[in-house]
Amino acid sequence: MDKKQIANMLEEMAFLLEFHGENVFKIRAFQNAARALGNASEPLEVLLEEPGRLEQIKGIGKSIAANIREYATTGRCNELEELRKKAPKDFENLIRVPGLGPKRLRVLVDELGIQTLEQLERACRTGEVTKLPGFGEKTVEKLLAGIAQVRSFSGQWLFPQGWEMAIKIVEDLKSLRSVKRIEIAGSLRRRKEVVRDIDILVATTDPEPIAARFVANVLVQSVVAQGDTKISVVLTNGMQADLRMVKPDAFPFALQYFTGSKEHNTHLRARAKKLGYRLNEYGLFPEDEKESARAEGLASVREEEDIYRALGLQYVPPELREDLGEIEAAQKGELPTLVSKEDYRGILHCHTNWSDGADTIEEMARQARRLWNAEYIAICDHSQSASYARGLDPERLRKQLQTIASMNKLSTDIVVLGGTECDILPDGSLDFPGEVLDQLDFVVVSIHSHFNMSKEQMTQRICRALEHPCADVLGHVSGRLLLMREPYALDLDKVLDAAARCRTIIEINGDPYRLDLDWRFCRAAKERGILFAVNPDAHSVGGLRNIEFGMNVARKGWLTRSDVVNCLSRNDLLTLIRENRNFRRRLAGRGTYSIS
DNA sequence: GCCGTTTTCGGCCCGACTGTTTTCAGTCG
Repeated sequence: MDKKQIANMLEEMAFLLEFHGENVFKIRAFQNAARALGNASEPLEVLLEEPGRLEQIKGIGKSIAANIREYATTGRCNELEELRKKAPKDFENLIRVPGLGPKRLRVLVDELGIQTLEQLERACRTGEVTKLPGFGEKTVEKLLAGIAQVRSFSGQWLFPQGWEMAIKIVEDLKSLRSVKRIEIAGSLRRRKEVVRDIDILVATTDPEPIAARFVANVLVQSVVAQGDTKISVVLTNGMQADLRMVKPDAFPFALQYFTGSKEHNTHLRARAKKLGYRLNEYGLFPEDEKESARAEGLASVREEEDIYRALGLQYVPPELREDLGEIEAAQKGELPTLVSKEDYRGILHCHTNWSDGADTIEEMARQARRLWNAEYIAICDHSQSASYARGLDPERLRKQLQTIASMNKLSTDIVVLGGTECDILPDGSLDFPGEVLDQLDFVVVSIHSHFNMSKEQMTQRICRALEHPCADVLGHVSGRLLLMREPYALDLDKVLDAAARCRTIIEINGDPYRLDLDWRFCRAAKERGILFAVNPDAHSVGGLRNIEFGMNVARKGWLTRSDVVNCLSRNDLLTLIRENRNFRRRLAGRGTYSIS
């Protein structure tokens, strides 16, 4: 049980309370508590251990704390169970339909007896729904699209959800003596942002105790299939996990094979065939078995690297194995040296308790130094229009800058940069006047409202914002929330062209729900000469972990150290920002933009 | 249900959009 699960439970209670017509402020209390818990920096165990520690969190009182304790210790919550009893059967899926809130769901349940997604879909198609007051043609259209979306997202998990589970299983198996080697394979190893299952590969000559330990894991809910070399289970969170056991000799081949992608492997096997080999999960075999010289060469395969070498290729890091040109590049020796954690020097784009973050500037800075050995951290709280996030007006921003300045005088450990995540307003202007932005070290501009503009309007809006001299970085470009919300309509090519023209840095937002810019578009941006900022968008010290997820995207996007501005020293970064601003001022001087 | 306090009740963020209305409710961020 972790904080996220408990926060989800509280959110569900809020929704159910609203569904049952409870007091709006009680509902809000549960929503606030969910957010407060999610933002709390201490791990759940600490919060539960000390008596009264939970209640110290602002937004969590006696009653909700009791609910949390009950749920965390027993996995159930009486009050929640009571609320669920009176809710439709397929409640969990129904509430995920965009555009369907508690009030409309109430009407659908009362008037049509809707209990499941299927019943809702049928009622939409037969026209029953349009007869209800408040429901029209458009609503039904939206509901049908929403149902399709819920279905397409089910059975998929965000990278960290899969990774956490996989790590726990690996840790559990690692201690067994019969486990010679163990690796997470599949899409997790390729660091895909969304995964469907977990693949774990073990090298062993003694599979039985490993199999027994695997199926006995507390995370395993049921066993789907169990053979000598492969076991499939469903985990408590509904995710499928496959364990494969191979002989130690076959391990590198199996690891390569089960890492995929399928497309990469198909391409690789074709190459092997051309060279007179047959490649599969058990080995690389000469087509002509009698060719002893070749066979001897293969005896030296101990690692995946050796397989690629045997095929005349550079080693292809798992992140690149999507058959998007990596095999051709590896053949020419032109694979990039991917950016790595060790290259990372400074953190840009973090929130604090000045806006919607949970922790103080000091705490964020301290942890940035401790966890990432960062030389600098840019605090970028929300701007004034973001009222839902307690955005700062110019006066509070001025005070925050003063606070930062006095902090920097005291500490030489890490330098805190003053910044903002400034809203891009509907007309493409920025949420602070130019003279305010000018005083900041670092400005991220992002869209947080008015998502439903036409593709042309949205493209124009962003392109205009990029021309502002102080628009250093474009934040979460597409606005998508993985498995939750589609990106807004946007002509990405035009936006990238504008970013290249204006020397705007593009953010790779490391929030696991965003991972935006998508790695699939990184190369197109890089080819235009665009630089990237890999940012955590952390709303608490725990959120600093997002850097890791952002780096996964950068690596999947073929980026090197020189593509990522976080790898610059503080001086070089600030010089770059200054030069880019001057460049845009000269553009503005030519009449394309005037500072408002 | 939570918070704060001139401390045990009164207030709790709010604007925009959408689709449905004929002045507004529901949803979202």
